Amino acid sequence: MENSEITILLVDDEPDILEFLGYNLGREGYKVLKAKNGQKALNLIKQHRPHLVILDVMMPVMDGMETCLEIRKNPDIADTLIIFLTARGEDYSQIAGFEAGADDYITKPIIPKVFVSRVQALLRRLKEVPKNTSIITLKGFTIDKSRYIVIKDDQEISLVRMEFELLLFLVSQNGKVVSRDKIFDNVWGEDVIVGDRTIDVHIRRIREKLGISSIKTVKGIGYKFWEG
Amino acid sequence: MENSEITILLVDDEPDILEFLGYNLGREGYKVLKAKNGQKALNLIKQHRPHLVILDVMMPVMDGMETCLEIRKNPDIADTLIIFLTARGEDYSQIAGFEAGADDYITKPIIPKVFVSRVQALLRRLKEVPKNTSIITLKGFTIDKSRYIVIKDDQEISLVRMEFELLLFLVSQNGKVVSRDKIFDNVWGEDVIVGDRTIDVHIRRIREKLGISSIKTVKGIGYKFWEG
DNA sequence: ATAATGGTTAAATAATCGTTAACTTATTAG
DNA sequence: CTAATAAGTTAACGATTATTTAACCATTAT
Repeated sequence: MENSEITILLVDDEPDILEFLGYNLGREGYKVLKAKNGQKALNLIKQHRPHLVILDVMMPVMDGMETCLEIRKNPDIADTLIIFLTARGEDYSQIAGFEAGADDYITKPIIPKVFVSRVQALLRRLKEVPKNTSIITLKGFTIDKSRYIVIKDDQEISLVRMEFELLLFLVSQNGKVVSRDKIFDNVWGEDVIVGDRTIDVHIRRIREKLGISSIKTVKGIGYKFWEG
Repeated sequence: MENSEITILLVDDEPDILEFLGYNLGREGYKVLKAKNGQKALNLIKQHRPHLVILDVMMPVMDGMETCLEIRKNPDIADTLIIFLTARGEDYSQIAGFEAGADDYITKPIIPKVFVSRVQALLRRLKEVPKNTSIITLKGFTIDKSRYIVIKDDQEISLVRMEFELLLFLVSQNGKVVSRDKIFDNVWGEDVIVGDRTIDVHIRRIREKLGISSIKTVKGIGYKFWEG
């Protein structure tokens, strides 16, 4: 996930702090929302579903602790990440904060770089791309085995089963020339017999979709997947 | 997940600290492992796969920072949670710590209750039952698990149970192609036997409600949830 | 009880994919 | 240069696979 896809809501009654934190997070590319009390924060959260809420503990109307509890109480938004802001040295209030369901606790005075680091540490796991075991990245394109697509210039190209399997086999030989016989044995199986033009037709269709240079012919020998 | 199922590895060269932290975490029910330097820690991590590692920054043989980098470098254990321990006031070493991939940073002197609170805050999300996100937001629409409803262009579309479950399964595979067999096993269950056209009919009804492009057919392979 | 709803089935229809055949174009050997 | 061989192209066929439709029970609701 990109930073620009991540929304952070800042909640503090002091406009200066809002401005200061917003500036620092904005510089990292995050989308930033602001609210000046817990009540307004809750409305914004329900509406915009931010990924992270940074709450000042001390606020009029509805303080940070109370806001945090409200967030955790509502199943729709309960999994929102929450960071508390508080004055230094109030160790006991930290405990209360975590018990209310905070994910982190940052003490004032705030040092921009430290602040941003903590935010990033908390968001890091959000950004992780779900593990994809089946993606092959080549020079010109990416093959996604599990989705049956090839991505070229940010374009999704879908191949049909036979094309995909043939391509996959050629790619798996990383650049080596493979004879038609080997291709037949590996893609079709030793016992299946098909005409000799069958491969050509599939190769042609792959070339049509991925570009003429994707597969190179070595006349009299076989084919190879293009490399550099 | 229960506390007793969660393993925490403590790494510090001072036996007293190890003892002190271990006692406090043990009281909460966590399983605790101990190592007196980064090198030994790495071996233990590979062997026991703890959920959280608490690393003292200052250590002989292999310091915390280096250990952290090693953990993040190894894909098998890279997702282990990491907390750094350091002396108070070194704000800038915090930044280095987070950049090395830490998830939290605790400064000495350590106050037991605060320490435990931070650990719990970090582990809280680990304990959550995975399937409790009742709302899934996709590109084109939103799925509300709790109400069996899909929202598309501000329109509430209601699917019946089977349609909903099939959709949910497809969505949960995020874009991967799933064979009919897998769909049967996961949506209907291994022992239930229904005709082969049953899936098609449900797919058809989902497409009718959510648009033809919501589910894509990969002929001969299976279906996949569309992702633009 | 009757009606409505949901899940499944069967059968008809449609689309697609893999293959083939016939033909054209390259490449190589004699 | 010509013949022979190998690969490329095209369009069409047919088998397979998917879609659609409507009807049928079994549940659940009225």
